[in-house]
Amino acid sequence: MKYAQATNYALHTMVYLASISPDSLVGVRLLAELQSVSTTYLSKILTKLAKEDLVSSSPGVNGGYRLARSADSITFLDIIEAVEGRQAILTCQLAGVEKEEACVIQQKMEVGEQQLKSYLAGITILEIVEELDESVKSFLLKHQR
Amino acid sequence: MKYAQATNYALHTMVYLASISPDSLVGVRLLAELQSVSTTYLSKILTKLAKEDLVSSSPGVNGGYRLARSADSITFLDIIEAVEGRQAILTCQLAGVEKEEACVIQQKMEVGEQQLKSYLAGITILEIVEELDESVKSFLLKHQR
DNA sequence: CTAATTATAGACATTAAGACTCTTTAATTA
DNA sequence: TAATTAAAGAGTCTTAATGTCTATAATTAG
Ligand code: SF4
Ligand code: SF4
Repeated sequence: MKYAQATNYALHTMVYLASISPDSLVGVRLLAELQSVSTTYLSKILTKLAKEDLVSSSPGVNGGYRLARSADSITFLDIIEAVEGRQAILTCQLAGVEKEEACVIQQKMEVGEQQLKSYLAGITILEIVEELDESVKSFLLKHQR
Repeated sequence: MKYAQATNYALHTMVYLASISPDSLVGVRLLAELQSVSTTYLSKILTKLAKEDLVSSSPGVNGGYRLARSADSITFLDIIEAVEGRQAILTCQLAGVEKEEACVIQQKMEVGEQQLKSYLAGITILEIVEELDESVKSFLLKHQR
């Protein structure tokens, strides 16, 4: 079980946005350079984040992206679901064929999935940035190749 | 985040093996028919399970598969890892480039992953079969198309 | 011993998804 | 008006998942 690379980019981008400049706009070019990924590809990921109201965008000169909400209201789960979509961890093969009453297999997996979601929903970007704060400069520099 | 279809087959197959006949051998043909999957494909999955010592196999007439260990010693995690492999949920892009000290992003994700693993390691096949026991017959019939 | 049965293995084909590029369009501002 | 930047779409490339086919090896029934 592995998240997509795009999710990785998204998480890092959000942390960058929150730590570099919580308010002012940051262009996709800088964000892409920091992660050694192409601007066009990262752009698509950011568009997904924008549609879920996690970032807001402005075109034009000096345009770019910034967090759409306060950093303490954006969680890992928000970001992951925005990129990965909201598919169940295990899809019952009988879905739709007949109501699955209370199949134990499904039940158990759903509980596990829900636990993970709850955990991820408890991690805010603010929390990440704060714990990162002392070494945020070296952190950012570290990723410049 | 979604497990492979093969994982789904594997979980169901193990439940079948444990509920139909804990001891006697069951051929792959029956197991495949129950799940409407080809015998050759399910065979590959079963080979993976065999390599992780979750099932034992016997060729020849009246051969087939059975659980390699007692049902209470086989967990969902065992089965899932046997099929999916053991890859981290999120791979740091700097892996190997330099030691990542204690990056918060990675830390948090690892904790979540570990929680899920612990949960899955707590679910035994025996537990599933027992909770399924009352309606095991209708359960099995339900999946015959 | 022989033949039927069954798992194992490998090569192969097909499909789906992920990762990424290129180009055009639209919006904004200097 | 021109430069800048995001948004959108089409298209490419790669990889992984899914599945098939065929041959081989092991086992047992007869
Ligand atoms: S056993 Fe449960 S999860 Fe599996 S096909 Fe039946 S209802 Fe669905
Ligand atoms: S921020 Fe953490 S997870 Fe991301 S690349 Fe750096 S060390 Fe790895």
